[in-house]
Amino acid sequence: MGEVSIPIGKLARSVGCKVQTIRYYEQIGLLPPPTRTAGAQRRYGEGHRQKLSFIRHARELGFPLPAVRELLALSDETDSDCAKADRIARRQLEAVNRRIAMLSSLRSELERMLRHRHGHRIRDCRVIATLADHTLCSQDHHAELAES
Amino acid sequence: MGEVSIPIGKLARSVGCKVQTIRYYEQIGLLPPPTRTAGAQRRYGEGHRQKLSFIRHARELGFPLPAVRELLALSDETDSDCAKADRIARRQLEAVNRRIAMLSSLRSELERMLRHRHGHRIRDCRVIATLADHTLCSQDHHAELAES
DNA sequence: CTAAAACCTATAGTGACTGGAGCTTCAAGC
DNA sequence: GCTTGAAGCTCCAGTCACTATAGGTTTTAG
Ligand SMILES: [Zn+2]
Ligand SMILES: [Zn+2]
Ligand SMILES: [Zn+2]
Ligand SMILES: [Zn+2]
Repeated sequence: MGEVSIPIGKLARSVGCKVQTIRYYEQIGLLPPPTRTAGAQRRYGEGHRQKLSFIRHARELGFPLPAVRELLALSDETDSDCAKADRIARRQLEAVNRRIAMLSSLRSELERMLRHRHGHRIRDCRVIATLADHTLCSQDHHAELAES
Repeated sequence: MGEVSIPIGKLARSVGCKVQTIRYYEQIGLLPPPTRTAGAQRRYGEGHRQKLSFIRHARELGFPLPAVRELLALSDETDSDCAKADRIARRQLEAVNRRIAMLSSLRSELERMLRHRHGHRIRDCRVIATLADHTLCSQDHHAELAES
């Protein structure tokens, strides 16, 4: 257990996030508090680095923090059934699929808006006309912009 | 000019947004302030309804509020060249394309994580293993989740 | 020993709304 | 004209996941 005593800046660089992000994760109870020096500076061990890396990876895959929290807890119960982890991942996959579907219909609408001759005036502009009257839209993009 | 005097709730229902959203748009100077009754309740005209509908439509297409503000201003200058409107729309299309690309790579990573037999334990779970070690990722999804 | 770099806490800000408390006004039925 | 319930009002806090700043302290390399 030669705990390696990593200062926060080095830890941040090693996982590719901001120093404040690490302090924020500690504040919301996602990352356990590290030891402190006599002058109250944080010193992390290898376990912290792994947990933080796990968190950042899950965030990069778009999992919201509550899901990350669950996955992190599960990752410690190595004997449990993984059905729960799989369910969380599947839910995230569905959310990603919904967002892709949404964005695809937005894309085709934007492309349709832009498919017109240029150099004309606003009164004939299809971009402005479409925004002013959504019956000019072909697809039904009209739904909530569900965030991942 | 028989201004129709629509109360805020009816206006909200007619464009499919919340009452608070309308007040918020007024507060940030996006929607002009309406007339008020003697008791200080808002009463809108048809012009307001059109502007608000334009704003909501642009938002549904994912334009951020600063872009909506520009587009709204342009929509009043019917004689101007529409190059600027087109540029804003094209920028938005590019943002949408970036997001779709990002989400597609997230999707395939999530699908890869989930493609394993079920009924096993956490210690063998590919979902958890992948999160713990991103070298198990095939694609390079590791980038910022650029918001639209 | 000095000076710069890194660290600390606390607070506020981001975008685009959303929700609530506590009050007032409006409109319909009687 | 009166009652009553729906709808409106202002102001403020909360959402999510950070990010930035101010103003101070600690560490570390030279
Ligand atoms: Zn145009
Ligand atoms: Zn539309
Ligand atoms: Zn599994
Ligand atoms: Zn990965």
